[in-house]
Amino acid sequence: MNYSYKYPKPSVTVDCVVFGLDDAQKLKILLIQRGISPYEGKWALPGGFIKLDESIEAAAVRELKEETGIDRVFLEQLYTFGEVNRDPRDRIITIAYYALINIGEYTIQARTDARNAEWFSAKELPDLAFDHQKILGVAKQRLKGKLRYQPIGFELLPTKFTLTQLQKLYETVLEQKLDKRNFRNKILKMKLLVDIEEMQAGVSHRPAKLYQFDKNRYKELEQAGFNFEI
Amino acid sequence: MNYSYKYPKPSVTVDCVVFGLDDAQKLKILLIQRGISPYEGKWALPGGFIKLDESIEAAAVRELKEETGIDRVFLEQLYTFGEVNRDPRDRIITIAYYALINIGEYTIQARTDARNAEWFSAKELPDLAFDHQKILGVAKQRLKGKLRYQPIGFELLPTKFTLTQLQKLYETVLEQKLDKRNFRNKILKMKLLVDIEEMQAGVSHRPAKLYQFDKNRYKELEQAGFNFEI
DNA sequence: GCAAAAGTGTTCTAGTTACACCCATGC
DNA sequence: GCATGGGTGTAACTAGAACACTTTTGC
Repeated sequence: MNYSYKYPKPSVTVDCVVFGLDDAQKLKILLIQRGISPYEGKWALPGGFIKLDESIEAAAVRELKEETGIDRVFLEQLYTFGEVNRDPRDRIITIAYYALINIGEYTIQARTDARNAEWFSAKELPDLAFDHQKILGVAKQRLKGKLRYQPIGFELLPTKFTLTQLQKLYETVLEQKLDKRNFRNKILKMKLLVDIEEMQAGVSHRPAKLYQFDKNRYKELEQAGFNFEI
Repeated sequence: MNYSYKYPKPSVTVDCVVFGLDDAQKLKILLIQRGISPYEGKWALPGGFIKLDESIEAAAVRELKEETGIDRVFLEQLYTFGEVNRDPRDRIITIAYYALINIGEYTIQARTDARNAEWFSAKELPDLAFDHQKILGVAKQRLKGKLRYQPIGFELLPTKFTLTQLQKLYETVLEQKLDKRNFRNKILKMKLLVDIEEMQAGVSHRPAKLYQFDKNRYKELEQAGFNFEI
């Protein structure tokens, strides 16, 4: 069956930049190896065509699930890329999203159009298909810009984390060293972290306290005019 | 002639939220009155379908020109809206842009699909077609958020302006009063305004000095790590 | 001379930065 | 007992906030 229109139309896809942190709090990006043409065998961002009966965000959620097995994560629209020749097949406009996930919670599984799915260090990326390098650049910039003014970093950590883990996350993404005491004073003064009275286990040094981010408290404070800032 | 595809495709449009300032430094938004169905006669954002041989931004520029006569302005992508039923005709995804213009430079002229084009106060808007109310809300929020951290306010003013005009612009968009002396000290300390040694004319009170924004200087400072902030 | 907006510094307060040592645990 | 990261407070500095009167012009 064919679909016929009075005017020519571009195709519309979604692509997802998935960020994660490894054990050493280094920034990682999830890529899939394309199993189909064009760019077969090349690494690319997970994504695919939008269906007519789903919203754009729903398409992003679905593609992420289909190609990597990831579900229920922080997902936000990034930017829409639509240069005329960004895809060799056809005129394709892509709406890019970025996702933040806690790597430990998932085992990544390649599925459908993806031959393979793997985490890459944000510093050592392979050659990417299409204009995905550019999309990734915009995503990194957005993450860096947003991290300081919105409490989104917690999405990259396990629900229970230490202050040092949190600090390293900030240092990694912002690409700058932070002072330990100042960082701790600042973040604790916000009253957004709850001390869950548990200790880190299995480390060969003094164990650290574990904290949780209090999302509800943040929403309350936000409504009262509070501005998160690191 | 018809265009036939193997899979169904959504249509893709661009819409533009055009901001301007009136003589009293109040925020205005440019709307067109639709000359064609659906929502014929209703007010809406200027916009239209993307052609296959133009980038998204080029489409936004073209539509703006076609429907309102506006050309060569600050234009930046806002967000992409793609709820399944946002358009009664068909599945239509729209990529929204926002533009900042100096009202005095243009005489607005309705053309092509627009029956009429008019400036509306941002506070007293008519009922809008489609989900344009929502798009406008996102645009206002973006403008408000961005104004403090990027020197984009100057796009709304004539090239030569007084410090009071600039301050009123900030007060209007940010919806808060600012202290005159603090505002002046802050903005002048940045060294981004050049005193062009001209005076305001035709006012029945002490005339103010005129300034110009130094874009090149801003780019230099930005590269050196300077962050604009009001 | 009066109305209307332009122009101009200082003090106080709050927030940010810089900085070094002892503590608890595993091996 | 030693290596490793955890945890803690204060002083100096800087940036932001509050605040009122004189000046210049047109009518």
